This record gives sequence, C-alpha cells and structure tokens, in this order.
Amino acid sequence: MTWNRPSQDCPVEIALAAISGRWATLVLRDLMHGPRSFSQLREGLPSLSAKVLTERLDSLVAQGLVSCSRSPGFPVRTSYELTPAGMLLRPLLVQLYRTGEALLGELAQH
Amino acid sequence: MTWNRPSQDCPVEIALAAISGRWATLVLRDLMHGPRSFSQLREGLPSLSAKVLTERLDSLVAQGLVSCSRSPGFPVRTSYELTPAGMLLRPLLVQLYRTGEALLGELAQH
DNA sequence: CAGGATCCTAAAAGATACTG
DNA sequence: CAGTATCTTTTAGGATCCTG
Repeated sequence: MTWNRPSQDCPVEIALAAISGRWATLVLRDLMHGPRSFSQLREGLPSLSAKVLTERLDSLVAQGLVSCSRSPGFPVRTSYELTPAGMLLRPLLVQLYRTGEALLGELAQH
Repeated sequence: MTWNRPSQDCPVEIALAAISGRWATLVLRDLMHGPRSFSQLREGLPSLSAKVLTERLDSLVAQGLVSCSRSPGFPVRTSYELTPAGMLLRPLLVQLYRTGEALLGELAQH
C-alpha cells in the first residue's frame, strides 16, 4: 500500500516518528550501548536541557521503544532501556550514518 | 568521530536533513520514480500546498539532492529530478519502510 | 536524583489570494 | 504552468526556577 499524505499508518512515518526531534538520534545512540539513568544521559549530552530530554524519553516510552524503571528509596534512580522494539532501530541508525557518509563523499566531488 | 550535540558535520544529521520536514519522504518517493514537474508532484500529493512543496523542493535543491530545469517558452514547464547524490537516499527510504514494518509487527505482539 | 512548571522565541505548516 | 506573498496557527525548542 502507498499513501498520498503523511499518515500514522505508513511504516515510513512510524519509523520517522521514532527518530524525529532534535537530539533524538543522540539519545538513542546512548541507549544502544545499554541502560542509562536520566543523569547519565545528561552527562553524555551536556547541552541538552532536562525539559527536552524528558520530552524525548516520554515520546520513546509512549511509542514502546524504551522502558523506564525506578529504584525504590531515596534518592530515586531511573534506568531507561531499549525495549525489543527499540532495538529494531539499530539498522536504521546505521543506515542514516552510511547514507550521510555517502552524501558527504558524493557532494565533495563537485 | 562521535558527537555530543546535533552538528551539521555528523553524517547522521546530513542524512536526517534530507528527509526532514512534513511531506519530504513522499516527495522523494515520487522523484524516485523519475523526473516530475511541479504540477505532477501536486497531483500525486493533493493535500500538499504549493507553498510547502516549494519549500521542500528548494531545500532539496539547496542540498544538492535534486536538480531543476525549466523549459523555454510559455507556459513554463519544470522538471525536478534526483541528482546522483539524491539517488543515494533510496536505501535510506527502504530502511525507513522496513524498520516501520518491523516495529508494527513487534508492537502488535503486545 | 529525576524531573515538573512556566514563560518565551522561533521556526514550521497551512489557508488564501495573487503574479510572471 | 509554476510559483510568490501574506497572514495565522501550531509546534518545537530552550531558559529558568522549583519540587517529590
């Protein structure tokens, strides 16, 4: 099936939603390396504000790509982790990188 | 090399720029099938306004992914066509589709 | 530690009407 | 035919300060 407008049912849009938004691919890259706490993610991405990080994570959780667990006690510790669905994004991130490299090479010729 | 913030130098961001913006992947899909005039693109995507189509095309041309030629005479005819660089986006679109399908399958399980 | 609450600005998208 | 010009609305992103 094909579409003549952006639709949430189109697989392309589903995949796009997962990697959309500033910082999204960088957050995902970090999570590809294993579970991370909120602070760990912030340390790795110092210029990313708490608000935007929260937005990205909420979105990923809502899409079923990331899960979050909280340690009991105080202070709280969180652990964000890719779900099986989230791991399916790895080939897409790889392809984004490869395509970008190819474009840099091709465009450098002229 | 890796990055700790979104940078125009990162290959991932280069590739992302090419497919970013509403309707972008749909316009690219059309162009993957061959050269298209402005009107042909509008016919294929009836809900896309002339303004946004112009923005998408200008952006693709500016990135060196699409070229535009105008017929002499009147009325003018345009022909938008993927450049060699633009054709490099095909595997990325395929991967977006495949990943979306995989996500739909995985998320349907639960 | 892990966010939530506000406020603000800028960019993106859409509607409508018009032009070379 | 192939756009441009305006205007309005929506959305995203960032800054700052506050809380369980």
